[in-house]
Amino acid sequence: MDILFVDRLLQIGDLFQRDMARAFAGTDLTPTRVHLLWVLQHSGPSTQQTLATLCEVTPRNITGLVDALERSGHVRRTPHPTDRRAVLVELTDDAKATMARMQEEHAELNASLLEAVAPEDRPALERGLTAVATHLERLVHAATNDTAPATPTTPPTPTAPDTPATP
Amino acid sequence: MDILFVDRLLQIGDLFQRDMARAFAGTDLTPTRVHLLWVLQHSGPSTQQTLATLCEVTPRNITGLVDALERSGHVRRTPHPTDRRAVLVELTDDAKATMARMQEEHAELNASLLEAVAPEDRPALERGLTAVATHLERLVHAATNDTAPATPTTPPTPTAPDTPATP
DNA sequence: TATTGTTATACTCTATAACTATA
DNA sequence: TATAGTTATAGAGTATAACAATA
Repeated sequence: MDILFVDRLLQIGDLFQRDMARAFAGTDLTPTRVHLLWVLQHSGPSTQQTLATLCEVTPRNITGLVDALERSGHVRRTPHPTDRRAVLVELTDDAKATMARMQEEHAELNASLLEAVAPEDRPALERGLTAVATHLERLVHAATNDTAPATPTTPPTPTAPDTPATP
Repeated sequence: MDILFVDRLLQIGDLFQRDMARAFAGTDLTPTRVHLLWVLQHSGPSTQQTLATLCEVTPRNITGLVDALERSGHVRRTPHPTDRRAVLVELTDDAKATMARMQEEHAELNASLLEAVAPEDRPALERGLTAVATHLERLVHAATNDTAPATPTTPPTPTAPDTPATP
């Protein structure tokens, strides 16, 4: 084998990010904003506090994202029926259609990726990835919560090193 | 199976990012800066133009990153021996040591992840991931270069949808 | 004239802290 | 008093465009 196992995983993560960035280029959408739309699609109309929790960002950040998505016509702020401090953020009909399409394409991507793998390798692949995810989750959790000695580290996208310099 | 194959891959990518963010929290380092250090470690002293190409960002961006890394003592700007317009950016001794340690830990992480997978599943896992990476690379390339009809899309971290809202 | 790096400007994502309006 | 959302401020990453010094 030529490439480290962990580097292959990092490479795949990187390719996903490129694919996303490319898909939204030229629109008002960004990966972060689409993430919020995605959350909204699954949670239904929600307060900004709820969205902040689900997206794991600060409420202040949600304000900005919702501002942008409201300007671009993807979401709407409506008054909360019982709490006059709060607002409900909800998808517009256009955005609902967009997200439904996106979810379909997501399923298609899933199918096309699976097809790229030899059928007899698929079970082991799924088992292996599950094991890796579990292991990683334990690592991150251990380091984050348990005030552990912070075992470093994963270098960001260490892909393609051996390119020569130009000095 | 409960979770989509593609979602498992996205989840793993997300966990890697969390691990990184956590590892550098509280230092002057960030994932982007470490990426630049990583590139420097493999390319050796390089001009900022070269770094811009290798990191796939604009030269202007490299100026800012090198400024920050120079302030924190990780890199040094030295005059280019033959071209007085250019500078060579190189790692300080401290940073060299840091990066060597990071590379070791990277190898250790690779080993610990492999150990988490049943030995009989490893060959299929590696074959499967290679196939997935190849497929993804073709998708991204096709869409990026060949002015293709831009097949969308991968939603960003669609993990954990079924959390109820708070309206 | 073309290239290297920088200044100038701007936008997105992110965070903390202080403030307003409501519970 | 506590909560929901906002304003104010700040820093990181990113980009384009204009400009300097040098090839």
